[in-house]
Order: sequence, then C-alpha cells, then structure tokens
Amino acid sequence: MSGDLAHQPSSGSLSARARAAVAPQLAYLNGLNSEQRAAVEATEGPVLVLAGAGTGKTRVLTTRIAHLIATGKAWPSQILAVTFTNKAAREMRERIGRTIGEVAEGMQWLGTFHSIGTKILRRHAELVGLRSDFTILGTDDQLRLMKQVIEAEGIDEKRWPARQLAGLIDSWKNRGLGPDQVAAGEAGAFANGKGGRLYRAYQERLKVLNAVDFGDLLLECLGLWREHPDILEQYQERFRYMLVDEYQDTNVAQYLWLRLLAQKRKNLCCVGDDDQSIYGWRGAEVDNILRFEHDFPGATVIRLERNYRSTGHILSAASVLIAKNQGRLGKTLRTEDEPGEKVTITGAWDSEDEARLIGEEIEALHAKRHPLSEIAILVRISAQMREIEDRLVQLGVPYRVIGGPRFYERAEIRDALAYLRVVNQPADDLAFERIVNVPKRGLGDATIQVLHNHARAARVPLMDAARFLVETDELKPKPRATLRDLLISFSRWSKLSETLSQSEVAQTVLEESGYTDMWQKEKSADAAGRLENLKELVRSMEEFPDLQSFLEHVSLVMEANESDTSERVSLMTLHAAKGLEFDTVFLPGWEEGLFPNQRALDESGRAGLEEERRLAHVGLTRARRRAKIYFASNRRIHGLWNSTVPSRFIDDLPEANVEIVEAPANFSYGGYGGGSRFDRMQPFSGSSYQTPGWQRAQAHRANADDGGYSARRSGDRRGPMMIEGELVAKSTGSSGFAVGGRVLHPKFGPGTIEAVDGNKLTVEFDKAGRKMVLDSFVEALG
DNA sequence: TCACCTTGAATTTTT
DNA sequence: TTCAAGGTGA
Repeated sequence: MSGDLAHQPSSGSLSARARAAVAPQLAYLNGLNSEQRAAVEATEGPVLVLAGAGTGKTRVLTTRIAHLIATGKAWPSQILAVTFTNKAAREMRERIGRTIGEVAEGMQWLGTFHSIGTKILRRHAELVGLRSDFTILGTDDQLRLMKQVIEAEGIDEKRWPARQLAGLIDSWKNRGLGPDQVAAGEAGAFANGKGGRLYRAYQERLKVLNAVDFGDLLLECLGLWREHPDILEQYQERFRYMLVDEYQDTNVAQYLWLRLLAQKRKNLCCVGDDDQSIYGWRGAEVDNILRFEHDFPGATVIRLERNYRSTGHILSAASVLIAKNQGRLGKTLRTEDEPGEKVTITGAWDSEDEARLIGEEIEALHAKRHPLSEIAILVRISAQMREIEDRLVQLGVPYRVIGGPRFYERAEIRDALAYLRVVNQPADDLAFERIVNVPKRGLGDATIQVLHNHARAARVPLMDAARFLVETDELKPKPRATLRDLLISFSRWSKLSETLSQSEVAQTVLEESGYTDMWQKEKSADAAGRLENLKELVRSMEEFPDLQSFLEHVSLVMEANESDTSERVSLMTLHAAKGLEFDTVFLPGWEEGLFPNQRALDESGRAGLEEERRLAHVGLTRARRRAKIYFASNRRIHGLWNSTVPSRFIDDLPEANVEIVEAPANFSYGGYGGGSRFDRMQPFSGSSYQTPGWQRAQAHRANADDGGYSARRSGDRRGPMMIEGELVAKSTGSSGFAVGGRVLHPKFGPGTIEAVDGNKLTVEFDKAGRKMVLDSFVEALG
C-alpha cells in the first residue's frame, strides 16, 4: 500500500486527521464517505450494498478487498470476487493492485462466474463425467450440436428450430434446472412433448464430446457440490469472504451457486443496483436482489446514494423517472454538484431529422472544444444506428461503435480456432465438422453424411471414422483422396505442434490448409479485415505457454483489442452503455413502441415496462453534464413509415429539470462536407420537408440524378475505414491530384493533399488528421 | 458446387 | 428496408 499514500485526500477535516493518526495503516479508507466506509468495514455476515449510479461502487468493492487483506482477515487466495464480464474483473484487479500493491496477484479467485466455474470444474471434471481438458462450446457449436440432436430424434428442424431449443435450454440452465428438473409441462411445449428428451440427449452428446456450454460451467458446479458435499465444504472453507459485483444481474443458477458457497461462513457481500437491472430478458432475476434480506437473515443493507457523477438537474430527472417503478428497494440519489444544465427534450420531424439535429449539436459542441471522446449517443436498438452513422459520416464526425460481435464470435476466428482445436484434440467432432469443407475442398454434405453414419455406428469420433473410410471404397475416389490429404495434413500439424510454438503452428495450419488463401481470394469489402483479425489471433497466441492454455483462454475471455482512445464520438446501445459515463449523452428515439419497446411490453407486461424504465434511467445517469433526449414524429419500422408518439418516459420527467427545445427550422445550414452539399441538391429542402414519402422520393432522385457523388457516398457508408487499404485495387490511372491541393472527403471533410502515390493520396484533413485515402473517394475543391 | 432468387423475420447480449 | 437462410437451377 505504498502508491496510494501519496494520493491521500487532502481533506483537512478533524475526523480524517484523527482517524489517520489512530490507524495510519488504513490510509485507503480516508477518501471514502461514511456509507462507503461502512460498506467496506462491515466485513462479517451478509451485506447488501445498494449502490446507485455513480456512487463509487467499484471503489467500495476494491477497497473492501484491500481492507480484508490489509487487516489480515484473509489471504488474497481466500477471497472470492465475482464479476460478470472479463472487463470488470480486469479493472477490479488493477484497482486493487493500485490500492495495496502486488498482492492482487495472489487473488486467484477473482474473475467472472464462468471463469471461476471453469476453474473449479477442471479440478473435479471426472466427478461429473468430463475430462479435465473439456472444451467450452461457443454459441455456434451449440447450435450445430442441437441441430444434430433434433435431427437424430427424427424431428423436422424447420418446424422446431435449433435456435428455439437453444433458447429454451439456456433459460433452463439459467434457472439451475438440469434435464430431470424441468417441469414436464414446460419441457413438453417444444416439439410435441419431446423438449425434455432433446435436452437430455443434448447433455449426453456434450459428455460424449467432452464439452460443456456456458450454462454448464455453473450448472455442473451445482451438480458437483450436491453430489459431493465434501468438495463443497472444501470451497466453503476456502472462501472466507465472498464479493459479488452487479448482483442485480445474477440469474437463479448464479444465485444458487453463491448461496451454496456462502452457506457456511455467510460472509457474502453483494453490490448492485436494482434500478440498473436491465438483463431480465436473459435470465437475470431482479428478485435476487429484492429478496436478499429474506434469503440471508440478519443481512446488513447499506445504501450508497451520494452521486459523484452527474449534475443536479440530470440526477433529479433520473430519480423522479425511476421512482415511477413499483418493484424497487428505493434509493434517492443526491449530489452536491451544481444543478448544471437542464435535460433537454427535442422533437424532430422524423428519424433523419433527428440524426441531423444530433449531428449539428455535436458539431457545435466540438467547435466549443468539447472533446468528442466525451460524447455518446445511446440508442435503444442497433437499427437506430444506421441513420445516425450516415449522418456522422456525412459530417465527417469521427465515431466508434461500441459493442457488436465479439472478436471470438467472428466466423474467421471460429474457423481458425476449429482448425487448432482439431490439431490439439482430434476427437473434437464439432470443430472437425466445421472446417472439413472450409475452404471448399469438395467434401460436401454427401461425404459428411457417410462419415457421420460410420462414426455413429462405430461410436468413434469423426476423425477416426474418416481414417477408416479412406481405406475402404465407400467414398467416391475424389472425396476419398481429398479426405486422405486432409488427414495427412492434420497428423503433420499435430506433429509440428510438438516442436514449434503455438503461433508458428497456427500460422502453418492456416496457410497449408488454404484458409488464408480463401480470404485472400475473396473480394468482398471485409476480407481484408478478416485477414487482419487472423493475424491478430496468431499474434495474441504468443503470450501463452502452449496451445492448450490458449484455447482455454480464448473460449472464455478473448476479446478484441479496444485500445482505441482517439477522439471519437461513441455510439452504442443503452445496454452496452451500462457502467460507462460521458460529459454529454444524446438519447434519441424516445418514442412509444421503440422506447419503451413494444416487444418488451407485449412479452413481459409491467415487468417489461419497468425494465425499459430502468434502461431509461441507466441512459440518463450516464451523463455527467448534459443529457439530451430526442423523439421523432415519424419513424421507419421494417421499411414502413409510422407516425409515432413521444415516449411516456418523457412525461415521467419532472418539469423543473427539463427544457423543451424548439427544433431549429428544417433546413440545412453552414457546415462543410457531404452533408450540406447533399442537402443543397434537394430542391425546396426547407418547405418541402413535409412527408416521409416525399423524402424518400427525393432520396431516390438524388441517387439517380447525381450518379457521381451520392452513389459514392452510399458506397462508402459500409465498412468504416477499409477504403484506406489496398483492397480496392482498381487503379484509376493518373489521378489529377497534386500535392498542396484541397480536397473534400465525404467522411473526413476537407483537407490538404500531402503526398500522391498512384491513386493513393495522403491527406491532412482539417478535422480528422492525416489519412491515406483513394483518390476516387475525394473531390477536388476549387 | 455455386450463383441467384424467394422467403421470412426483424430488441437488448455476456460468458 | 435489410438481412440472412434456404431453395432452385445451371
């Protein structure tokens, strides 16, 4: 605990000074307010910390851990600290390290529910019918397996899709239910009563494959502990203190998992905020937090209500809004900060208009030196992003989309991993099947079917079936030869992995299998990005001692490198925004049907509405100084224009804290770049901005009439930066651009040419900095 | 086996 | 509208 001493709050209060004098070794407590401090010091027995948005939740959690260690109540290895995401776990580890020094290294039990579950399960795998090197299946493997199970039962997969079964099984596992515990009526709802049987068959297949899915990582622990109380006891003994982050997001399985572990010592501290529970739809039980005192009698409940993030108006608005919810424990956030700016509400004619207004507002803020990285646009559904992105592109405002598909969910990564899995573990049927014909090598459905039949009959893995079949003449000569080659390759690669490093093996496998070639030949816009991802994958492998541990890591915690701290506006869904904060937050789409979302209302009634309202609360509380709500009167839903009504959440806001903003007249002004030019091309754009239909007609016309500019514009809007690379190799010959010339780029705005290399220009953009772009994407400025 | 067409569906998403 | 998945014909 050296580093933080220098950091001590300069608080000169008497109590602080007295405290420091009495217990100088507890210096880390000094920066805490009284509730936070109480939460840190209440080490014994069950504790629920209700931590509102921006009240220093993470600080309490990390300080509490530091406190447990510093006071000698527990060794780092005796503390169990669980989070939901790897990111949260990583941040917590870093912060503990900063508070008390390297001791955080000893915290082997700080991680996500799933990573800790994996760790426990690997130790006792044989007791639940697995080997300790079991594979963790991703969503796509899961679906493939379920499809097989469904077909094996002779059920029409089109009538009863694997997706749906996956959803059901997932929800059962979320509730801690194994195949024998699902209520017959519920299980019977799928495939005319066969749901339960399919679930059981799926679990059996998993065991045969020595694999688990995400849900099993917890469920199998529960089973293990139930069957082997002695093992449960070992863990109960070990974990003297337990801490849980984001408790409102736990599902039933996680709750049971925690309860079993905490039964003995009862030193369980859960930190959460019922008002930020927004994952009910994927199994989170707000009830877990609402019932805490009931489930853990004698629990201490501590409320953190002092908010250190937002200004007064924003905080009151959010508080009044969330107070409309019935099912909550109740907290009142308060701040000592100034009232600041009121929350603004702006009505737009339609969603395009809304995007335009937001864009203008961002430009205005930017002109006043508001950093773009401190601006976020939070939407309810991803479909809203499209129009906003278009607008930002036109204005040349750099932005980044947060969320979206994870690195290891990408097809090329899963393919590459499948190759490595087979090298590592030839019996991995799901992986084998995934890549047997990727790239296309003529081993189609017919061949796979033969392999499957034989494998099933002989009860051997596909790889063994293949070995056998290439020696017979059951297969046609061509596939037979191809398959033999593939088998030879795999044995060669397996041998290589004994001598070469795992990244060298990966490199070799990807090249020799023709996988990289496949993407190199592919001409689609994202091929280059995929190759880049593959390179990244190989690069990241170097950090691991061997292939095995790399594969282990990747299935659970691999994520994309998000080290991009550049000056960009952030665009994301409200869900993705939880835990983040920005100076200025734009909240578009506050309309009935969209937000609250109709589907949530239809499916979950009042509970759904309340979760939507919590989402609104999360959105508002992301803002430090400015929250700007928008609604449009017309929005296109599935391609059809609908007129819409402002969200009821707008009416939930207190008048004293909001300001209704008159939308400026509907014509485009000022600005530079694509936006204004484009608008100027629309005749009568002021007065005729009346009907969506008219607008669509205009958009079509603009596209048709102005072959050059807007066609290029729409081509540009997909795939953010790929224009910079070599992938658009079509040379346009001599470019006619010269160093020093001024150009206009639809995304980056105006700039000055610094260098010309064939059709590639290096341009110093006025706002976006230096970029290399293709000449076909810019226009010369007079 | 691939290119093209029809069809249907279309919140939120971590591990 | 836009996407993906499945089906069809060459």
